[in-house]
Amino acid sequence: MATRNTGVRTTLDSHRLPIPVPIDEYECCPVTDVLRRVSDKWTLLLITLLGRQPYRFNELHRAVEGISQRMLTRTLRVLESDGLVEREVFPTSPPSVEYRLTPLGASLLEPLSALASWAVDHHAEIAASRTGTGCPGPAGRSPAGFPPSPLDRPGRGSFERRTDEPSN
Amino acid sequence: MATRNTGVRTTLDSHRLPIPVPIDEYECCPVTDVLRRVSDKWTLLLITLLGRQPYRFNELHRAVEGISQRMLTRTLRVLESDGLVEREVFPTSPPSVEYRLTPLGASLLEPLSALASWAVDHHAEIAASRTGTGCPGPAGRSPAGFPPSPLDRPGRGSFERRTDEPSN
DNA sequence: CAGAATCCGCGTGGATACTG
DNA sequence: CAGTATCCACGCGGATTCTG
Repeated sequence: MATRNTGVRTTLDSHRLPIPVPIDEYECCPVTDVLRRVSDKWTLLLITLLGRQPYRFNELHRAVEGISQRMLTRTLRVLESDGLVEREVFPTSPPSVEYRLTPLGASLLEPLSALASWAVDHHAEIAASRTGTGCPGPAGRSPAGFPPSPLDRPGRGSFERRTDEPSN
Repeated sequence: MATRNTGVRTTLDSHRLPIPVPIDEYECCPVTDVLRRVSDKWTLLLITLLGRQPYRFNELHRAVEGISQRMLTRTLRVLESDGLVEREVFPTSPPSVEYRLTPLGASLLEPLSALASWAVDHHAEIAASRTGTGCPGPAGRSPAGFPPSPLDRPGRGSFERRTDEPSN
């Protein structure tokens, strides 16, 4: 896999970095910026959900289970101000607000998917290396493995290939 | 590159998510986990640097400019315990320690590159949408655009295609 | 229904000093 | 050189209350 990187290495690998890396540019780095925006607690999940269909506010609130209104509002507002999510208000009574991904936001799903695929393919190796600090859960760990990711639930035979999971 | 998403959409898009998303599984989600690990302040940069060559501790410390020893140590330790970075100690005097990416860590560069490409391609749109909260810099913003990312500095004509940047 | 406002705990990360 | 240890500021995110 690391050998067919035809045009991929150009990004993070084969170009020349200015050494020492200027801290100002690093802070302003689009990659850093995008990464930090996407990686706060709920953004990835909301983008994923909105990538499937539009949602109304409380629909999202119910769909996520664990998010507070505050965080839901905040995350959506940030996504909206970044142009990743579109907010449409229907002046009904009671009011109804619908959120959907913009084309820009939808386009983000692809590189995110690449990362998601990597995570699914390799989290077993990471968990194996990281002794004892996986995700034990509140009432003991799953004996056959870890619960599959809610963001990537294979089962339709798309690209899943578990390296462990002893075929229970 | 972004068009050959043959099996890519399956990950975050076309599979079915359990609604409501169980919070426990989301916390344990490999994708979430990987994303949060990679997105702390220095991890991405360190992975990028180590993707180019092995570094010694103080080499990294000098190469980054702005990182504290504490954070450098911590980040490297986490990367090591996750199996992404390898640490080799040479018992010389004074001691010398070399860090390098493991194959697992190197394989992470690819999906990260996909995200980096997206960021480079679209951060202009994000900045345009986000009025006034881009990255103004200490002494005013660049008139022709933003400083190019230190993590992805096109210029060798690999895949760069700016949508703005009015060719000043 | 769709928020806004307030309070607060906790984790991330910086600064500094010390060590083998 | 390659760390460790301690202290501390700030921001993320949760809980709660109130509103149009």
